[in-house]
Amino acid sequence: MSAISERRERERAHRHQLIITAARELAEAEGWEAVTTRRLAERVEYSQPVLYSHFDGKDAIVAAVALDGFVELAASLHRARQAAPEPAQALRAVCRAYLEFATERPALYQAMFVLPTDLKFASAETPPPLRACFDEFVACFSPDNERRELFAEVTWSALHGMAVLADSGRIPPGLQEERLDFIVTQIAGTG
Amino acid sequence: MSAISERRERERAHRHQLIITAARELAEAEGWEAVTTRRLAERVEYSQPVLYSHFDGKDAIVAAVALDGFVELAASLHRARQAAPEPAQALRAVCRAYLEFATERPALYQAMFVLPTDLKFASAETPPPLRACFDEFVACFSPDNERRELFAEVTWSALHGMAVLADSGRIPPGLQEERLDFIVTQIAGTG
DNA sequence: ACAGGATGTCTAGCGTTGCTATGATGGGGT
DNA sequence: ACCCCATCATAGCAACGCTAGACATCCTGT
Repeated sequence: MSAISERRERERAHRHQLIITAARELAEAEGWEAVTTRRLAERVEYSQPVLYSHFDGKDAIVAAVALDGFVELAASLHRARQAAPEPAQALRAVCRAYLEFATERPALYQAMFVLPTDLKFASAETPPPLRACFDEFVACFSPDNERRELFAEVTWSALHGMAVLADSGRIPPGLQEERLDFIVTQIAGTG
Repeated sequence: MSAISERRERERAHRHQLIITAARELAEAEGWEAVTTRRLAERVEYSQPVLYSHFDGKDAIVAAVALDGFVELAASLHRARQAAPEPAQALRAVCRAYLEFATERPALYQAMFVLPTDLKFASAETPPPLRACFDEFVACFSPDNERRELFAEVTWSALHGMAVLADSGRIPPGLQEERLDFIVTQIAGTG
């Protein structure tokens, strides 16, 4: 009863992750509008209903992909911040890593920040990876700065605006580096 | 041949606008996911195919709504900028008007800036109302500032990020005024 | 004034979407 | 060895965007 059901649970968990990565790969290859439950089921070589035995619906699958994305983004931001030689350059490094993440994985970024989601932000039940991302921005400002959370929010907002407007072609995508430079110097100016 | 066809053309133009406003009202009342061609057709009291005799498809209807939105936003920003007593306060006034627009007409704002669109931004065939909005931001900076377009892009990006993250609950929506204050003073600092 | 043609509108339907009820199948427990 | 339950696929539902073809309506030319 135990060894067998344990194996089954392992297989189930493995298939769970398989669905997530398949959704992600499909989205990154052809965009989220190409991610249908049928194509996804075909890709994992199961029928549609198994998707619904793992997730409450398509939105939940997208949310799971997004959560994976937050783990990666948090790691990337952390790495960037630690690699910065001085605190003054930490903010710039983190911002650059953020924009890089957004431009190199546009579909993943969309799942995290654009598509409608049930993920709770900025609340008690915020998933840890999500808060970790935010905290990387906060950590770029001095601990005795009372408004560092506000600073982080605005920095994040500005980067998000740049990323999404550039991705959808609403601002020319070529000058992101200049914009980044501007926003960092302006915000760090009295940070 | 002329008077009659003129009347028809008037009726057609009137119906054209009727579709646009109906789509907008429906979106603002129940969100864009509730705007289906069937419901829209029922609302304007015509059958579905008439929608396709006026627009190339649903996306084109959304784009038309967005274009109307840009006209209104441009007017609102212009009003705000003119009402500002000093140039130093013009930027703040325009930014505030922008955020007000985004929070009070979230569905319209989505059509303009979030939903996938064919509208050309920042190019030769950019529709005038669209460019007018951008120019209101540019006009907040000194004419002999070579980088005023960059300033405008970053300002716009930051506001857009704040607006969309607050609307989707990804940052607490209550502190927009503080964020606005921060971003304006930081950017205007060396504007 | 009347037939003919063009214009405009609706009914009906196609293919696809997210999602689910039902039935078969095969391995595990006693 | 047999039953039984969990697991999975087939098939189908309602709703979606969109379109072909039938129908009606009104203008035009003789």
